[in-house]
Amino acid sequence: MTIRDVARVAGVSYQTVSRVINGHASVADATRRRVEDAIDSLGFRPNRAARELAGKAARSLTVLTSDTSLYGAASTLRGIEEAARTACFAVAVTVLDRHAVPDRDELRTRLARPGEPVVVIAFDAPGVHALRLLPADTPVVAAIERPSDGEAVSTRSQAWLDDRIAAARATRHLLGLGHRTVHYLALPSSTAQVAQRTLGWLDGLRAAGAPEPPEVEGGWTPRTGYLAARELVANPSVTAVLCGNDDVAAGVMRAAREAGRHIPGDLSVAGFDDVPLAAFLAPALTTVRLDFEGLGRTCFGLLHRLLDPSAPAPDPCDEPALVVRESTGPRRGTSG
Amino acid sequence: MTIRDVARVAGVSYQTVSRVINGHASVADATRRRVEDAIDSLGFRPNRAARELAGKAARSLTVLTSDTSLYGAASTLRGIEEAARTACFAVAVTVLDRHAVPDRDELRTRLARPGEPVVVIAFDAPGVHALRLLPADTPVVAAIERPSDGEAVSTRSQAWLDDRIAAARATRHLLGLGHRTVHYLALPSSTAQVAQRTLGWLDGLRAAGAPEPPEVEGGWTPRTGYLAARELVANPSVTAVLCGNDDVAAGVMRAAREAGRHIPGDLSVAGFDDVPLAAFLAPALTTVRLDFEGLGRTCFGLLHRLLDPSAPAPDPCDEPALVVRESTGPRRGTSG
DNA sequence: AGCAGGTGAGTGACCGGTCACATGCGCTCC
DNA sequence: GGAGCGCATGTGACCGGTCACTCACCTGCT
Repeated sequence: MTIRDVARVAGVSYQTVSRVINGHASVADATRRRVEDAIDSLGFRPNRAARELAGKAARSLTVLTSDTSLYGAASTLRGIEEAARTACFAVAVTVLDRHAVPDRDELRTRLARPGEPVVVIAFDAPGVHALRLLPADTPVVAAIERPSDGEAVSTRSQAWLDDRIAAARATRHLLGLGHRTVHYLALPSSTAQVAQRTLGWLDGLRAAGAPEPPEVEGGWTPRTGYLAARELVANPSVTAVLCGNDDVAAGVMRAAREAGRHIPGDLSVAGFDDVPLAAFLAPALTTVRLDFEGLGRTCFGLLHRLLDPSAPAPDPCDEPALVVRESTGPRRGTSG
Repeated sequence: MTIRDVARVAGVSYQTVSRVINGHASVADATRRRVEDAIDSLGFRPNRAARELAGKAARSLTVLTSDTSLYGAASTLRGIEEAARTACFAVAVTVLDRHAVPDRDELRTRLARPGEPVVVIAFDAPGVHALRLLPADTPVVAAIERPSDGEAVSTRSQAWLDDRIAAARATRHLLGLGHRTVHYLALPSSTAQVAQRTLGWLDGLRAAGAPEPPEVEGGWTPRTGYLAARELVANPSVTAVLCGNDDVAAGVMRAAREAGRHIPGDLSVAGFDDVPLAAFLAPALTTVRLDFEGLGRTCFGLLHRLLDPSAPAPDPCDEPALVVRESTGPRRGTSG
């Protein structure tokens, strides 16, 4: 089933069929109609590989992401896919192993061709690592935690959510409720540098002249939050905990409950992301909503412009928005 | 950068390069090494489009899924991707609009070529619809809620989790705790037929001779569960609610709390899926764990065998497993 | 009438691989 | 020592499209 078959049925040359398919001008209306009928009746679909090989722009991209079961990555992927779909780009996905260093050769095999455009969701270490391993001739946009400063990576296009402001807002909210300070249960860092959220948290503390407790290193899942928090919640001087994401916050809340600490009476807990379940936890979780889908759309938009400078500029993402619910409240703790 | 360039550098013909790339036998070791060196030094990567066009099996597939922010779909996708990756298949993703009927032509455009293999995650109506619209020459495997009986769809390969047994188990568990009956807050049905989970629930009720309250039609999100449950929880004779998924269950629990009904004292709530947060809700949610990743792996395996009968048979999925936590308990309600 | 210019359609080469087949060489074996 | 064979390698055609070019024909102008 090729354009030649269609051409035969329509009684024209294969080139004319190609013209019709690509909406080229200078095809007589009658001819065009005849070709379209032939296409319909044969159920013809052009072969992407052939078209691509012959030099037509590929209109496809590959997303490199780690664990899509995490809300942030999954939502970003959705944003990318949605934007790509409206621009008629095909989206391929490769999931990176969360615990393994990505392999350069394997990574390259996943790319359809030299020059295949890539979006890397690089919120964690494997993603950042993969970003570095990509061949230099690859157009790539990275969704990252923070803009790099002067790293080699900075030659690449990047997009990010303003984690620093997000963390600062949450911290300010908690301090505004009267807490002496805010403890921070961080996500594993994606780079050797200090994470933006950590900086934002410190911004908030410093602006209020609050003490700066050491950051607690955690994981991505509720379980890691739960484990890391058991120590924290046993300390009565801890009255406000900011968590790296909502899942972790749920784990912290459970640890608090088990330690007999009431939320928000004895302990305020806040998260990041605003996952769909956040409003339905008990108590409903105060969190910072992050526009991951917008980030995904932005990433695609940047990539699109990289390939075709006449493509429209992507819409900006929503600013991080604090969503105050029930899990944070005035300090009423047992001690200071 | 083509095999011809590599050939020139290695001092062999392009065909020999092709042989080396494809691990063909009958290439002298010395030659092979020379070619490999040339490939490495040039950073050569074969062009997938060219290879595919020239008749090599494509080793790619497209996943059609609706909203990947739902745990079931996201996990199934992950399973597919993982299995595909180990078999060196590229995975393209197209997300279907949850609220729109998929368009036949648009769907076909998303397929790379006639004959592109497809996995449809058809848990909901758009997925089931998309399945029907796929061209007949497309190898397709569907992850569905239930095996079709005698429908046109049945000519396709299918995989499913045993929702009926899952629902029956949860229902039996609740009845075993002394509840007169179990109310069921269902997911939107994907077909016109009675859902498997509904049947399993009825199985459980009938085996115990329990009354059969009408099924309540709900949605997929916590919010829909919350809204649908407000009426249900106001009725004191309702002491056990089985929910279509964990998100919905979280919504129901919130509605119950607001109605002053204690869980599990006044009301037992159970869900489906066992999302990562389920164990960290308050109270921790009793649910039926469903092996979505296994389902995804199975789907890929079936598709692989469809394309290549000598491919290994996929491992079976885990059986649905009831995970009893805190949200279900003995009936102790105010009335009967 | 003669010619420039535009329109609709066709021809051949090519993209980067693969396949089927041809070839050259060294070996065994009668 | 030549036939027969297997191994290593090279040659030409082809996959299904696109591009650059050519060509036939019609129109309108001088």
